[in-house]
Amino acid sequence: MSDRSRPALSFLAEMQWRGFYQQCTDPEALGDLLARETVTAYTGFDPTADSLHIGSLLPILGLVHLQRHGHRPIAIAGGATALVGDPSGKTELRQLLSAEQIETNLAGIRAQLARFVDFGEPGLADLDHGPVVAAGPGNRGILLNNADWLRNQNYIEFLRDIGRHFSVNQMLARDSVKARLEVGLSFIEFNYMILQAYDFYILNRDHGCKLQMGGNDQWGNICSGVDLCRRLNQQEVFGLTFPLLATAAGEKMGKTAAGAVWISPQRTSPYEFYQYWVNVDDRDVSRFLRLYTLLEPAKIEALEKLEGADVRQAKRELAGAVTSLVHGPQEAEKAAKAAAALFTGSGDESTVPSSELAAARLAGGDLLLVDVLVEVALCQSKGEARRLVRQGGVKLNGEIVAEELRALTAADVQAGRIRLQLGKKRHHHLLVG
RNA sequence: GGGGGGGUUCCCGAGCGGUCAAAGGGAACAGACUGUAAAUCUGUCGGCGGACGCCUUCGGAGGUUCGAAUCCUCCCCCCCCCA
Repeated sequence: MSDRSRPALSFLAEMQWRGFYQQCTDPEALGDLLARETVTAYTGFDPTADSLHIGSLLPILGLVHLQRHGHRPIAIAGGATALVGDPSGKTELRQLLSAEQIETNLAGIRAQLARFVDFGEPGLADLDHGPVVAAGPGNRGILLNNADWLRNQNYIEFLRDIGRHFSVNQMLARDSVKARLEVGLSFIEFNYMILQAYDFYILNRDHGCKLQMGGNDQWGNICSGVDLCRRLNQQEVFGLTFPLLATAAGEKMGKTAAGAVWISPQRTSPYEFYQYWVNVDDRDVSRFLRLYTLLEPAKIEALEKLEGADVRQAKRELAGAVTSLVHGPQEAEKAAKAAAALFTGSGDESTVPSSELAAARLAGGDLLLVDVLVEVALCQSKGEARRLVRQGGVKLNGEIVAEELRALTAADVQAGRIRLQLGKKRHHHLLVG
């Protein structure tokens, strides 16, 4: 499904059409530049966890689109800046991460980025599907760690060479800082902006990078970088930001009962990932199709015309496309089949989330359903499990469980499995063996 | 360094010696209605036990008291004002 052909719209036009465009330091000049030459652009990712979550999908896809349009993406894994902690968009002091933790995180994130952007480094990750874009020699991506140029900075030199170009007055006026003046902002965080600006300066100097993209909360940091490049390199460079997304319900993207929606299949299974997108609010479908899939505009516009219950069709397309981007077409297919089996009663149940259960444990008649629900992590506590049963929210092989202390027995096994259902949406099978 | 105000259950936020597992709101979960949507209504929402029961929670450590989230002591952290 990946779209490897050169798109019809210009990069900026497509970004606008897809809803990636929030603001730009100079749209006209940037448009001219993009039309004239292969532009190198970068986006930074902070290794605050060992996996990216779908909040990072937008900037990642920003790089993907860039590369699709023949330009050259740079992804920075912020090994140094993560040590400092970006105050932007944060309401309180972020927990400082240890250097070891960051190293671990870096490895995970680099591999994930390579799934999307073609860095021309096949050995980088064990991909079961390649990067979604294929680049030519002119626009292979570059993956860098800003620790390489930040870690060994000499404080005094840095202050004299770089720090003197920053006006505290201006820094205080930045939204990211202003928002924190009430609740507090430590000096280390206050410096983040400078480090990010310095990144841009280095990339501009050493890689000819002329554009930085990021979430709109990065606007202040990006502008600082643009200024620094002008001052130190006498270069006109640009900044482009993406909107900060909330769902139609006003929720931050990617939050579910189970927590964040991660890109790593270990953290969020492809099935759960698919479910997240199928369950999206009607009002979000159109936006999400444009933002999170590489589907052709014509295709998307057709899906947007669907109304009422037919919107589900668009949601399935959305879920399939995003899951395929992140986990590959096979996993997307499996997730779709499992969903079809569970929700429309047709198809293949073999891909429903499941766990093993030893047959011997059913023999005694003292294996309580509520204990099993906790064991397979469908419930957090027995109290919660019992509550669910009491409320009629638990089904065993399709039947509502009436007894709070229902025991599982061999008689519950049907075709080698016991089917559990919590509420309307959560399904789990026990494979008895 | 001085003065003032704070740290409460996932979040916000009441409580200020017993009736507090702790008001209220939000989030979340279940049920009804639906389209695996939204809105609405109902219920639930620390843990364990069938249950009127027990256990663990109100920044941390001690103490006073029959009894503390509530009082005292010390410590840690945050905010504001002054220097």
